[in-house]
Amino acid sequence: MSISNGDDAEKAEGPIRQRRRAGEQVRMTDVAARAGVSVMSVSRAIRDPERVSPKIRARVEKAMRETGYVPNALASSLASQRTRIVAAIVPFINASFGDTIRGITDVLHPSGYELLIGETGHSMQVEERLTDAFLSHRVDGLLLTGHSHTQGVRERLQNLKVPVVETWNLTERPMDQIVGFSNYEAARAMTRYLIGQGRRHIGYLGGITKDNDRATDRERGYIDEMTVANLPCDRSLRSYRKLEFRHGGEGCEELLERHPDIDAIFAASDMLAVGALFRCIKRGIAVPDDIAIAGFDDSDISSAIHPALTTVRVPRYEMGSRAAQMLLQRLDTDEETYGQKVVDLGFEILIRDST
Amino acid sequence: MSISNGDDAEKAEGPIRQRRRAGEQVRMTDVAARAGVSVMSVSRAIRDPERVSPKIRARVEKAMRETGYVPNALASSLASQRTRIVAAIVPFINASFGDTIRGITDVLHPSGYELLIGETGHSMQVEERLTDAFLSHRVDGLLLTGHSHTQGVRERLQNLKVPVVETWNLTERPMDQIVGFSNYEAARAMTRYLIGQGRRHIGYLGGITKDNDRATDRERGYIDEMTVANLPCDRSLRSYRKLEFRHGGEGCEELLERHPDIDAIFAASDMLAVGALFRCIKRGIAVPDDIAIAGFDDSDISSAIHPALTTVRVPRYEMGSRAAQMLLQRLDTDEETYGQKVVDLGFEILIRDST
DNA sequence: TTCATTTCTGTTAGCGATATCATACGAGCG
DNA sequence: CGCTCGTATGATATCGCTAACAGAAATGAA
Repeated sequence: MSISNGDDAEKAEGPIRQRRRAGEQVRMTDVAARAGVSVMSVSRAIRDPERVSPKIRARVEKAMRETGYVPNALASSLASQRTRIVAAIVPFINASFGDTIRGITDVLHPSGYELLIGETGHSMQVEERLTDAFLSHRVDGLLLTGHSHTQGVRERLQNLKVPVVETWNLTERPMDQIVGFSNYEAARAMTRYLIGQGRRHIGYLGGITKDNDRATDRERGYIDEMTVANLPCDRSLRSYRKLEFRHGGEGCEELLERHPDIDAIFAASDMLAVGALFRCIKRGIAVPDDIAIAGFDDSDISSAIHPALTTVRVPRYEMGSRAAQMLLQRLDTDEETYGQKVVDLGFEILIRDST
Repeated sequence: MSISNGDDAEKAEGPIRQRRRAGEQVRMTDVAARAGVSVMSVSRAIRDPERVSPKIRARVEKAMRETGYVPNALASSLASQRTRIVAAIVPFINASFGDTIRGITDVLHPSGYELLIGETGHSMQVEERLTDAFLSHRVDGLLLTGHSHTQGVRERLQNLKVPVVETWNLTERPMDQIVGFSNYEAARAMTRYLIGQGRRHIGYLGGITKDNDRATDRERGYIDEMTVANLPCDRSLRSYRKLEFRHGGEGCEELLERHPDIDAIFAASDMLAVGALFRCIKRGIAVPDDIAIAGFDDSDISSAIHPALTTVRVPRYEMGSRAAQMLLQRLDTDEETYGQKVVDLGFEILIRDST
């Protein structure tokens, strides 16, 4: 027993004062009062209807409808220590990653998870900022693009033991789990194919490799295969550009200027390939007769243009859906399987008319 | 003064039991203890460093670093009644809406807001589901695409008084505020231009109009202008497709089959226009000599192809940034300006080589 | 020096849910 | 009929933080 400040009578009457203009926010307590049951029954009726009697369930549902109750996910998350939110960090919001995101949400939504999306603009610094923000919001899991991250990101994720799935590439030492395809092998395969077609002077039109393991691996693939075949692939045969159509044209010009005798261009993205292809057409260079052009991604456009583009099909959608599945499996069961797991979804060389 | 229950000694010792494996989660209390200050000082040092003395600030920062503290945004939001999260709902995650999203985040991030993105796949039903989920997470504001929404969405947003900005179109009666351009006027302007070029038999290749006010308004624009000019524009001259390249080709075939004498195609999206253009080229139809083709959106690709596409430039990025600004202005000041406001960002007809 | 102001810091009571434990209630059984 | 046991419901103590107020310290004026 002890002496305390305050006046019980006043307390018993309810909150001493209303903080802020509390608004018309309907709380679970209100629903419970209206239904004549306890808050816990309301809580249970919402999250696990099987665990309350049909009678209570009906009354709660009625009360919810009448009051226009909107559950407060913040309070729920704080109390239950899980948010049912997953975050995905992608370099860029475009059609390609749009497919992956669709794969993710198609799996997440039916299980009642929301997706928080972050865009890095290909900067690991931004990725770190986004990661911090997402961790602050206590996301249950994180989906990252690629396997190159700042030390800060690695440490924080490892310390907090947040389940992570990396996507869009492979590595033998993922942070946690990874699902994707080998950008390196895909690039080698395409290069090998071009060489097999009798092309000898193959230029490479790649993405900026800074902070981008996919771009780096594709370039390595090209270089290694060319080297094995004893063909030239020095710096002058390679052009690095942002993945937009117009830069494909510019890169194409650059390569042609330095090597007028080039007989093939391998672009590490369909955007660049299409840009290059149109530039060739505009300049009267025949594709594939004078120059073969190959892309990467199998974007929608690659099969629509004329000549149709030879490219690499990558499992854009599947990487998203599979990654989400892998995450959910660990979130919904509580296996403590924080461990390395590598899933290779493969790729496919699509030979069309441009090579 | 009054007598109260409870045993102070026991209370003082801390929580009676530890719920769950509470993990290694560092709380603000821990930081406070380590820094030898109260939690409020820590809270203030984090959110408003100016309001604490440099001495305390330094000690708190040190303690935070040493403990690896990650603030809990959930608890913060619950207590402060604001999440600093804004949600955006778009029909599709692609390059176009990617630009808008970039506009949004470029404004939001510097102000410390996060963005939650939802994709409807052009279904108002899905939009409603997403809205509910976002409201559950107590987002501070909502950005919607277009002005057609289900009754349920309208009611809930109006009731909860969540600030909303609609984008990508205009209407005189927005739910709350709207920023965009007139899809109707843009379509009329382009149709007028084609007619001015001497085209008389103009086909329309549009998006699916169900649940899509932008598509509907563009079609209306085409029809009204054709009608005013006394030119045919009946159903047989119109084809509706999903906005993907290959459907542009299919739609083109359909129109050509029904009207072999067509002399122009106005596509309500660059995707469709490009698909149609390639199909014409493949079939040996000269563009623009035999058929003029115009698009809508000024996508990246429209200027890269050959012939370059005549199209409508729309303020994709600006709609996002402006919408975000309008939202922030109301969130950061607490003006109760829940009211109609319409911002017209305009459009521009870009005449290139395809017409 | 004294008192009124202005900072700065601490105490306390929620924010709106859920986990946990306690209790009530039937059903089944000897 | 009494007792055990399983299930449905309720009471209560958090979850981690911030708003509001109170008290302490510092500053300035008289």
